[in-house]
This record gives sequence, C-alpha cells and structure tokens, in this order.
Amino acid sequence: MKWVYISDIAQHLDEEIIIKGWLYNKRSSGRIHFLLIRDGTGIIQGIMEEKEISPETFALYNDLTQESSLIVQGKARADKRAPGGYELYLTDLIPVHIAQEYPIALKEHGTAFLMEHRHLWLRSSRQHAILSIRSEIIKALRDFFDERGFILLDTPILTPAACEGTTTLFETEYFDSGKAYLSQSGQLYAEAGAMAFGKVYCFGPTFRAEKSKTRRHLTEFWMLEPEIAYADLDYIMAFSEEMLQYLVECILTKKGKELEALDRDLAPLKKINSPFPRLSYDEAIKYLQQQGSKIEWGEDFGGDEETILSTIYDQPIIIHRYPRQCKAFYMKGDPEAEGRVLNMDILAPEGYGEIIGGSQREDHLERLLEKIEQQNLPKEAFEWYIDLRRYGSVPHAGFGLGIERTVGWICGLKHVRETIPFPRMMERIYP
RNA sequence: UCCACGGUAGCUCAGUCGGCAGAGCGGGUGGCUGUUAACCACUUGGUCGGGGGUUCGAGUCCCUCCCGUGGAGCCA
Repeated sequence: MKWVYISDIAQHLDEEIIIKGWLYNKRSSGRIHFLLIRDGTGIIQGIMEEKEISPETFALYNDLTQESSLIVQGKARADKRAPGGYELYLTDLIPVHIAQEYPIALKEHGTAFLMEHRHLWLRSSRQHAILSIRSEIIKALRDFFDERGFILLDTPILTPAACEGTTTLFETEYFDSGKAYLSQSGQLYAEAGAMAFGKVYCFGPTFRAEKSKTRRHLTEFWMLEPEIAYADLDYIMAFSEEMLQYLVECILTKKGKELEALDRDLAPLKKINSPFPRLSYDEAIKYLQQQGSKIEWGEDFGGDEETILSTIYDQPIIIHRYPRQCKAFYMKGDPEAEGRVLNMDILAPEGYGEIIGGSQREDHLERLLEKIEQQNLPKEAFEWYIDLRRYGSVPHAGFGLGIERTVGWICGLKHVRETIPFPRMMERIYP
C-alpha cells in the first residue's frame, strides 16, 4: 500500500492509499464519522461510514482524542463539502498513539498560554503557514545570493569582543582565556571573507542581551549579512532594492495559499516596485519635524518615527547618511557631508519599520584606528580586523537583513514572536 | 529599567454595593447517516497568583512580593 502525503493527494485520486498523521479534529453524526487528519503537509477529511468498515474499527472513533497519531487507509476523492477540498473514504485505521487530553483546544487562547505550549502550538495551521513562509523566505534569499556567485561564509557565534560597543552582550566563560560573548553580528568576519572571496554572505543567529520588550525585538534572532568588496553605498542600496523585489515576487508566487490563510492583504505586496524612494537623514528629520515630531537632529529614530516614515510611501523607504554619533565605529564618513556616515536603513512599508541596516565600511587604516580609540574599544581584540586595512584595503560595503522582521512584514503579523519556531525574549526562554 | 493593565475551573472570561463560586469551551456519559471551531441532553471540574492586613464576613478594599501582557528606551 502506498504512503502518500496530503499535499500530493491530487495525484492519487481513486487509488487505495495510506496517510500517516495526527487527528486535528473529529465530528460525528452517529453512523458517519468525520476525522480531520493532518500530516504536516496539509489537512484532509477522513470519512468513516459504519457500513463500509469493520465494527471494531468504526468504534475506534470514540477512543481517538485530539492530536492522537494514526495511520489510515482509504480512497481519496475531491469533494466541495470537505475542508481542503479532498476526502479520504476510510477502509482501515490504525491508532499509533492515543494522545492525552490536549492542552490547546480549537478555541481562542491567550498569547502567554500559547507561548508556554509553543512546542504544540507549532501544529496549528496558522503557525504552519507562517513558518513555511519563513522557510521559503530563507530559501529565496539564499538562492538570490547563490545565483549571483556569493560564497556562504559561516561566521563564529562565540566571539572575543563586541562588534558594536553600544549594545549589551551575552557573556560566557571560555576555558582559561576569560570571557567570550555570543555574536551580535557576523559582519566583521564577513568583511574578512569579502577580502578573500570578493562577495560573501553570512546567515546565522545573533544575540542581543538588551532588555527590550517590544513587538519587533527578540534576544535571539537570525540575520542575513552580505558583504561586497569594491562596493560603495550606492551599490548596496541598488543591490538591496533588487533583493527585496526578488524576495517579494518569489513569496507571492510560491506562498499565495499560506498568505491567504493568514488573511494577508496581498495588494501592498504586489505594489512593491524598485527603485524605492530614498530620503537622506537630514530630509527625514525635516519631514518628521513638519509632522510635529519632537525629534532633534543627531538622534536615532524611535519606533514612532519609524512608523511615520514607513507609512509615507507604499514602498520600502531607504534612509541614508545618518549622523556619525548614532552609528557604529566601522562606518565610513561621508566625504561630502561633515558628520555624516555612508550608511542606509531600509524601512518596510505599512508601518513595519527597519528590516535592513547597512553601510560602506571605513577602509582607511588611520581613520579606523581613530574611531576605535574614540569609542574606547579594546584595540587588541580588533587587531585582525585592522589587518584588513593593512593588507590590500579596498572600499567595501554590506548590510544586515533581520529575518524575523522580514517574515513579520511579509506575513502581515503584529509581533515578531510568531516568526521563529522558538522565540527567545526577555521574559521567556521556555520551551 | 520605567509606565500602564492583568492573574477566578484544563482554556477563554463574567462575577454588580463587601454577603451561597458562575458561563462557554474542553473532559466524561448518552443521542444523531454529510459534519464544517457540528449539534442536542446530562455530567465532571476551584489553593479566586503567594503572603500579610482591615472587617461579623474579602474573589471584591489596603499593603507587599511573584508572574504575565502591552508600550517606552535600545536595536535588525
């Protein structure tokens, strides 16, 4: 007997097949039972008629609890009455495990309760849709870089020092060498990679020990960071536009059903069309002040400012050339504007805010040393990084894309915590 | 860390002026040959977050601690 996944059911109509899965829900009107069976690829309604099956098997219905695992045999047919469009007329059913009383009923639950049962919550159709879109987003992005000849460069997670002195780091003991820190960015190592391979990207988890409690923060999140030798700020702005355009088109093509299941309004995504509007930091400040914001020149944008800026246009918006004082030491100064750096942030539309932050890097040895000194960073820990400016330094640039925020935007979610299987937040490390 | 709100049955919540602890869902039993978060009947289910106080009497008022949710700051 052939084992078939529910997603492939259309190719096996009227064949006797086997499906292995779990009981999502059941209903009965006495002589006919309805079993909603899921197998991770979809849901199908199983029909159990008293006259078509042995009395012992028919009676098993009473023992089957929500999320019990089972193997069923039957013939599939298309039927408009069935959720999912297909039904399986059961000829046999073997319970694999009768589940204990399942904590998550098919009713409303609070976020705290669901997060406490995240390992089970993943089985629900909504989480299934979000995480399969996440998987496709990562695949699309990796395809984008691989097709353009980038090398995937895995950067270390345990590091000897901070990449950006400002943020708080998770600390751990490292044998007899003292402290090690969990990486908050792979960028510095990616720069070494770019000098070796020309164009590279890293993709991995990053860690921020900030006590952030907002809808767009996690303590552990995944970041994709390309780094390109001989690229300047204009190059990476155009490049990231191309990347986002590619990504959105790809997800619309391949994940329409899942987006629909999430009630995502597709119109704003279909409108995405590069090049995106660009605003310098100075222009953005001027605009915000006209809108009544109290922000002063030199301050970084807060959540409210980001929301205002990301709703001006129905496109992602690029803000570039921020003041030096609110940005990291490795960013190159703008030769044409005193006090500004050659950086850019991309804010997703519909109020989603920052999903990309990038810059042209300081490639001049003396100026980099000055900045390290000014910011009181431990020079010894950065010697290897400084070496990159001693041996064939070139202009180069790169950016980081936050995966969870990107998934949140594309799925139209209010909070990033559902965009990763097991979110790590200030108040949550279980499960 | 700060501000606001919340914690009552397994879950989601109601509980009036301080006066017998409630509903829906889930669980259990029975019924129903096309159900769509099925439905109908019956039934089960409580350390009212912990501690202290006021009171004849506290889920309800006061103090305190714990936990959670939303937001701020910081950032992707």
